[in-house]
Amino acid sequence: MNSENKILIPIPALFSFEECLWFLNRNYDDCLHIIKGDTIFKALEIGEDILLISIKEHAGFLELNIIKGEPTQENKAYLIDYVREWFDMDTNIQPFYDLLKTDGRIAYMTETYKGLRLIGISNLFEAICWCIIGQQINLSFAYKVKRRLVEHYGKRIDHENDSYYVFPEPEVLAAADPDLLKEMQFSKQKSDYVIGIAKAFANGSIDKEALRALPSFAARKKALTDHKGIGVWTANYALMKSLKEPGGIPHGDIGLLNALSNHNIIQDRSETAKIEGLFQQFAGWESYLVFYLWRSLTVKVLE
DNA sequence: AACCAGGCGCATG
DNA sequence: CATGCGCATGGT
Repeated sequence: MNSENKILIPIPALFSFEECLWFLNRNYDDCLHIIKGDTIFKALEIGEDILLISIKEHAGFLELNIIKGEPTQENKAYLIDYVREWFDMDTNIQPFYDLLKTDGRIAYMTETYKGLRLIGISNLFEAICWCIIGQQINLSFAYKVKRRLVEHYGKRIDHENDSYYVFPEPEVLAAADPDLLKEMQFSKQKSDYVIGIAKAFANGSIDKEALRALPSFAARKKALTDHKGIGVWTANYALMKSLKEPGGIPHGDIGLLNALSNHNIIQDRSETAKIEGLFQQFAGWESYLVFYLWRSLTVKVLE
């Protein structure tokens, strides 16, 4: 590997690349990255170009390699920012650990999941589409549907017998064929939602930076839930994963409720006061608490 | 076969 | 404002 294609990012305290690998793998077939051994491969669109990068850990650094694409200074700077945001490397999570340790029911997480970071979805359009696909269906089916969508409408880069995809552009999905989406096993509603959201991104009525610039969490949430297909769960998930909003809690999320139940924090999903009480203890770290609770869910191993 | 899955929108009280 | 219900479809 030519050294000019290589980028090193120092690993901060309380950061586990193994946990990144676990999360990105976890027995689901995500079409937007490929993991081989201890290395992540992902295609990224920068302007008109598609780059293929690999990421692995080595000697206290994340080592990025640009496998395909130009190793210009601009591209390198973009990739550094991208990966730091993706793996939330710039947050000091020690205060979150201090809070976890005050609650005996979940204090173990500081050791068991030590260094787990909130893995993001930088692309807000992708995050929202992923939510719509995943609404009220099981995750393994959701990943299948997402793969069909991405492999049909997304751009691709090939390398050594593997194809790497980027999520489709809003302009492309805005013009998607509803009959084809139906074949991909979108429900009529979800097909309408995805195309509607794609149009909203294409015409600028949803824009990540404009959303980020709104004055309050409530305003950002409302700006999202004003669109058909984005409810409370989706808005919070998107804010949590794409804007890294600390206060994003996907209320009603079945996985979250199951995790709370597993830890005997609630007995059934109606105990909203207990849930609110817990999250109040974690003010400023709500989304991290959600992510750690999701991490605690055991995942069925697929053959 | 019935029930559930990382919900949402709309109609009612 | 809270609750109920239909929606679609794969998995168990």
